[in-house]
Amino acid sequence: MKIITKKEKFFEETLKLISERGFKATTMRDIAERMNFEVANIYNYIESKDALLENYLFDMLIEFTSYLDNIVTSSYSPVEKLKLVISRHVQYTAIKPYEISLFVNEWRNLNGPKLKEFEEMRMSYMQKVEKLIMEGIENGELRHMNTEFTTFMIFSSMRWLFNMVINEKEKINPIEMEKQLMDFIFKGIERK
Amino acid sequence: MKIITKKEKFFEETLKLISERGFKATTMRDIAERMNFEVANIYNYIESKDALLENYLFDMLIEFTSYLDNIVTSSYSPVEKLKLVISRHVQYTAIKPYEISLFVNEWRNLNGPKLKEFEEMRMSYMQKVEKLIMEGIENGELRHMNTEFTTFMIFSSMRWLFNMVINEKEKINPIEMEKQLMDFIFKGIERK
DNA sequence: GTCTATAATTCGATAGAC
DNA sequence: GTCTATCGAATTATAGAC
Repeated sequence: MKIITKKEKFFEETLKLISERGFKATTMRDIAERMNFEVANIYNYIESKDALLENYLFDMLIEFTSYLDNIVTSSYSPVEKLKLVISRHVQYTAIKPYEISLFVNEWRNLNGPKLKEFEEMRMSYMQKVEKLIMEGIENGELRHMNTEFTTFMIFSSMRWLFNMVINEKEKINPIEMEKQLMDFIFKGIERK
Repeated sequence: MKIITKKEKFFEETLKLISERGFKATTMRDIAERMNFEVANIYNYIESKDALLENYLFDMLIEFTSYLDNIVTSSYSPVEKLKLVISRHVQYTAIKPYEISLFVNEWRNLNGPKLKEFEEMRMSYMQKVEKLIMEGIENGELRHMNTEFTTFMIFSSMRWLFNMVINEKEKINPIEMEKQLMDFIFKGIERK
């Protein structure tokens, strides 16, 4: 059995609350109530509500970017690389759905320069994936298509997976979820 | 040139503001400032902030449900029906991206019973589409697959389109957007 | 329809004692 | 680390005059 510190519990419960209600709709009083202590105690763990969101989002963005760069600079083929990226997203979603929920829904609540920085990093991430798709088309692994649109569609397909993970009563099998998603993206739904 | 009343302008600008910043993050002061009048004037057009959101979301949900029911009870084949549903979503998104943005991102801000009602209607909508996919598999138009997952994926693919419409500088061609989406969903990205 | 003024509440955050 | 107490700002909404 895993020992969990009060600090870990704080971040876990806060993440769930924000994921369920939204960042703006989650008040410090909500968090304190969930933790069974007073509002002032929250500031033992974080410096501000905004800083909490920033830390979550940029930690994830940096982690994902780092992982993608390792894939890109490897010697796999373009489509193999693309599948590794998708696999990473699915497996991460299966393990940390609330983090993904935050990432998908709450980045808009970043302030000024941080918002801009976030959007630029995310854009850069997507462009790297689009490049993989372009290369896949060039070497004949993928069919001809609008790469910007397709990149957009692949991210759209992955983006909402966290909802399924959070909502499904019976535990989802991440391996099967990945297989279904790969088939959907690469083969489509039409019968050959 | 279209004549636009102040009331129409109010709903248009308010929709854009909420879409950009989020429902909770958009204050009555923001709206009044955009409209170049005082906060009190807002209540000439709506009875409350919550009612504004409710009206938008349920109007759309009812409209979509009604349209889907007409498709379902028609004599088209399951896959033809499915394509009509997808087409409807794409074309609606092309014309009213801010409405879709609201629909996708802000339903969580509904209160108590309204939230439950919304979720049930949306669930019912998705189940009707899943039934089309099941029938498509049965009659051999679609390959065998997990229908719940696939339904989820199709909606995920469509859900984020509004972002492309809003962000793209050069006007998007809705017909081409629909073609790319249909190819993505039905054929996948792999080269045959 | 538009304004001024303000009510009533809720918000994030801090001071300071224990 | 936890509490009480509270601040100052922001929020939705209303009253009532013009």
